[in-house]
Amino acid sequence: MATIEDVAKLAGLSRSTVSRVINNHPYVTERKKQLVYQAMKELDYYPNSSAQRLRKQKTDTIAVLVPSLTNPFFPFLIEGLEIVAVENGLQLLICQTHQNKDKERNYLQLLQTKQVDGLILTSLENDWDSIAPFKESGPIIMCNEYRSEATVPVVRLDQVKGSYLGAKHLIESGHKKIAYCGNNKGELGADRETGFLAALDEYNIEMNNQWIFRDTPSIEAGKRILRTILSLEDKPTAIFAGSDEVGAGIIKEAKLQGLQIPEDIAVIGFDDLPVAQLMEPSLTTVKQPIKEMGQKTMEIMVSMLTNQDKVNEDVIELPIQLIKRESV
Amino acid sequence: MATIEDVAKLAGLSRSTVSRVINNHPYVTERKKQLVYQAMKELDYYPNSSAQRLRKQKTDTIAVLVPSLTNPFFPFLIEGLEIVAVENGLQLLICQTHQNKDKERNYLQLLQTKQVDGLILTSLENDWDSIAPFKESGPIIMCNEYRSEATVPVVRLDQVKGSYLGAKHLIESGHKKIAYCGNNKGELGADRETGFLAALDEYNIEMNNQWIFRDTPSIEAGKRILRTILSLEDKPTAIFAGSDEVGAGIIKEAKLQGLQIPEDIAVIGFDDLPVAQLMEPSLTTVKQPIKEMGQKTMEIMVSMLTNQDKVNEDVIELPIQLIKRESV
DNA sequence: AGAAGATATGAGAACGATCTCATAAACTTT
DNA sequence: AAAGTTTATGAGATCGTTCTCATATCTTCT
Repeated sequence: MATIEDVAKLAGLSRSTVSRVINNHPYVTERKKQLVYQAMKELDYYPNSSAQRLRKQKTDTIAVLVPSLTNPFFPFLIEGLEIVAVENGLQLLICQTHQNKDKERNYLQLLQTKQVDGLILTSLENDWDSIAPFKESGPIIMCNEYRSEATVPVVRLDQVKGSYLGAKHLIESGHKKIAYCGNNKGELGADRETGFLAALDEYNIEMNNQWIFRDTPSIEAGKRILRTILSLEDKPTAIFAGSDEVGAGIIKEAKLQGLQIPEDIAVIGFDDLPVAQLMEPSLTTVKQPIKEMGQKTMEIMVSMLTNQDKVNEDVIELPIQLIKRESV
Repeated sequence: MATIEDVAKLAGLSRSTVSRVINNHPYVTERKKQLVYQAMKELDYYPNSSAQRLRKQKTDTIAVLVPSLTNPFFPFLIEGLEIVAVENGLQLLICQTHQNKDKERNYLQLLQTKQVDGLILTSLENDWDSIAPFKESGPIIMCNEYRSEATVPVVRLDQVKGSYLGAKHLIESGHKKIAYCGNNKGELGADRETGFLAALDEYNIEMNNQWIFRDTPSIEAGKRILRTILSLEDKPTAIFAGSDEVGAGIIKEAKLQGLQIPEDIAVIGFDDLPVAQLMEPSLTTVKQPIKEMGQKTMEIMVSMLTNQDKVNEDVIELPIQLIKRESV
């Protein structure tokens, strides 16, 4: 492998001048510039990125921690993050935590080992207390999931409002016995539950504890939940699914069990993923502007990376809205 | 940020000894080892990864080029790759080419700039001729997509057989007028077409050129294709969809247009993604062992990284099989 | 013409680790 | 007790860049 030294020698110049050409610095005559380009081409030279990173003390890479890529929510979020990242010459290092505390902590170390310049958390397995110290090593942003104790910028949606909207829609469609599927850990999950219960409360509807499910969201979980519901003595007439994937699983299994949707049981999803409109009946859902959330997040990351002074602790909240389809 | 020098000073030892402790080298007394650990802890020291990479001349990172993460096929493939990568202390750098030649070429440069030790191609936009030179800079493997000219290890499925199986199933279900959706670029696409046509040939069935579609696979493409088919004078009675996503789009749109599946039109997918079993009717499909393909690929990468001598140019072919559901 | 400023280049010190080599002490072996 | 091995440590070179500083030339201004 050719080094900058080799290029310098072949061009009959110093390393400094070659470096200037590589980095587009001023004060290099056109003639020498050409000499350098020629030598680089002849030697098939490419700057060693580790050396550059070491010297420049930055990597132009941002770590993005996601629970899993097989949950389509996250690829869409990454889509948004990447658009703005690319615009700003940043690379993404996508890390799957698979809901594992240790993996999450290991990935946070990327910041300490200077392998990335900043880090974006889209979920959170560990306590905030154990995350906070990592802020010392570089900018951290929370996106999607959030914590009220978190002393970092947060880009999120109003989950209370989102689930409130969903629940309200179910109620206004005549349902009084509504099951709830959510996630037990995380403030996002807690807020959704709050919003859901707020809607019930507003309409003086009682909740039955047997109708609360807190599995990790997946198609399989949806199927399981539907089966459990069918086995109950007192069955709900509607289900608030925590995600479109759960909703899809519920619908599929319900039809398998011979139920009509929404007549026998109504279902409302969350996210508005492609699968929502593919289902039969198509899934009414609470739409999250996923891509926009990603873009906004990366914009903030970029500004943190440039104006280090302005320590931003804002909470950015993006709009959330109900998409009516056929399942309610 | 503390450096190894700081640790050495605090522990009253040399950099060499500290380095030995970090890298678990022999010949360090337990007592000094403890001194080092203590100093590292006190200074909150973490080795700078750029410095390590520069000195060690390796990154323990593998680039994985995928067209897009929003096509669920690739997250599943990554799942497989990651399992074996983690087992071997390797990190993945996931790169979305978005079907863009320039992006693909840029990502290949990761190899030349020594940002990664190896690279896995799961799709291919550029000609092989323009890819070949990159082999000089590190091991490259093709996985999923392939090229007969490619002089690198290839892990793939027998696509000819896969589409043959699919077409045969349609034919044996009584269909004689079968539309084909595929991808024009890439050998994978070409082989699928070959297998498809071979089945027709075997049963002496003629193909109508109007029934061939070569859009990039997506739900939207599926919908479009179905609409086009409906507008044809001579309509096929079955569709071989290039992927489950296309198949899903076709089914959805067909039902929207009031068609019965499989009575009015039969559909067969490819991949066996979760969406296949969610559809109503569930999608008969050609199952690809995606995760296994990922695992096998990374195993080969690991062996290339260790035994550099043994330049492996094998083609590994994994089994492919038909999953019968309701859409045919 | 001389001072001041802009332009152009190179030498050599960093960046933060690892690794080779030299050396010394502590054991074995004869 | 001398010679040979094994164990333990440090000095200093090295990986491949960029960046500061020194210096030299070339313009421009008074």
